[in-house]
Amino acid sequence: MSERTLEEKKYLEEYDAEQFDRFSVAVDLLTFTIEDDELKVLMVRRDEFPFKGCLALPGVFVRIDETLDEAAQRGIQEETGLSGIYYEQLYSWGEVDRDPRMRVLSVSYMSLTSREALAFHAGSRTQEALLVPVRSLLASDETIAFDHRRILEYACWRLKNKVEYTDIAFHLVPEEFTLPELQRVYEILLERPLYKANFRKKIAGMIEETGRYTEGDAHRPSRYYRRKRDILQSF
Amino acid sequence: MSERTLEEKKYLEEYDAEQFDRFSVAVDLLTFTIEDDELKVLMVRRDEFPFKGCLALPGVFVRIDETLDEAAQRGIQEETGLSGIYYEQLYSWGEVDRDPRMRVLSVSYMSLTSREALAFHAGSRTQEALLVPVRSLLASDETIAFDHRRILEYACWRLKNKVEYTDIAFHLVPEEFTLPELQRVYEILLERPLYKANFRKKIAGMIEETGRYTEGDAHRPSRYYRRKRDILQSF
DNA sequence: ACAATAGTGTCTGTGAGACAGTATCGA
DNA sequence: TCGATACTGTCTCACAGACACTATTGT
Repeated sequence: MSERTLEEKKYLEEYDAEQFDRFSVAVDLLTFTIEDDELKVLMVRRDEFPFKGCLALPGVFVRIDETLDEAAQRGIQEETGLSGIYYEQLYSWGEVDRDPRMRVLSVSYMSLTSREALAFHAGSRTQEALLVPVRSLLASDETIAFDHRRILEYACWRLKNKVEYTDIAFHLVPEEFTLPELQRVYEILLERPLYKANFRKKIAGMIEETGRYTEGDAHRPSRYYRRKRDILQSF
Repeated sequence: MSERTLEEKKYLEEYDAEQFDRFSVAVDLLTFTIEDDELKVLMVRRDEFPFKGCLALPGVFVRIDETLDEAAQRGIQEETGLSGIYYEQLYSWGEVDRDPRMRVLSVSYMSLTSREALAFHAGSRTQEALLVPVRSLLASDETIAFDHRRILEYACWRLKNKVEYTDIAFHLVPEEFTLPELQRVYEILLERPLYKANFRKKIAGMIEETGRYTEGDAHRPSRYYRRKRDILQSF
């Protein structure tokens, strides 16, 4: 908006900004990666009431002068030391009693990174962060803080779906990767084995060769590829 | 949570609920329907600053004691007189200056209904609501209130995508419908013509015959179908 | 009979699924 | 040479696309 008229200024002065209920707003972060042939998510173990001792998703409270995306980026930076990694907003959770301390609205964000990038930046703050195997956690009946079990289930479901029709899985491997490596990521996310030949045909249009090969393995070396950038994203 | 320990009660009493910034939270509603072979959305024309005279999406402020979904249902009820229609959360919008009066977080919800159901309940409140042709509105450069143009664009994109791989379009026709009618809805949403035979093969598994037929038209009558309920939803 | 719309049969091409084959490394 | 893994060729089958055909009403 450009200039404001006197009428508008008067309106703003008289405007009762307190007439509506107000909420604390948190951004909860689901940072996924692949480690040891498993899908893992970054979590923390709470050392305070409520849910003391339970696993929880890391999160930050949104400040009044930052956007939701900025809060998410800040949280990712604080937890992983990384900036510029892939992230997207997932869903907002607004149950009344989801936090026993006060009414907190949670906007969940999912971010993806390769384990290599995560390891490189593992610094002071990440010592309290844990990489938790998601499937076995969800299969167990371990208590998870707040409504974070449900959020985790939703995020896994979304991730699995998006893998089918987007190139989102590329964010879980390094810049340069081999096709057996990428295929393994797909298989872990989709929870089913894939045929080599079919997999390669499917993603042939999304990658380009680097010219480099794996070295030192006691078998045929594997080509390194990178993601082709000039393709328009479908979703 | 069941019983609370003394330690927990003490913690809650001492908890400074004011330590985090607080937001007004609104639910903005995108109620789509099909009328005159066009996709239309329910909007209102603002009679106050800001964006006086502009089209805006209807919305309600979330109350401190209701969930986001409840607020959405309440808003839908207020605007359309309808309850129990299909709705889903879309996305949360958190730009700092999206409302010049104060910091408002907007959680957008999409709801779908047939024009017939909407017409039946058009009462006192709906007189101020307008059914706006979405495509031509978005094609025009008319100023739309707040960030509602962007929200509308996002909702249209999501709707178009979901039509491809879900049965969401069924919510835009009455309980009982003919296949030419349903096909027209698909064509409007997808913005391209479809082949009769292929369309019918595609949705054959999702519908069941009612035994009734259209009457009175100067051509071959059309079968009425209804949605088959026993199919597991894909998304 | 004719106009108009509803509904069906079928050929084709594309792409996923399945599997068998070839290629290239270290030991 | 052999074990192991990388990579490729090709058959099949399901399904979407395209189009031509038949069916049934009111006038």
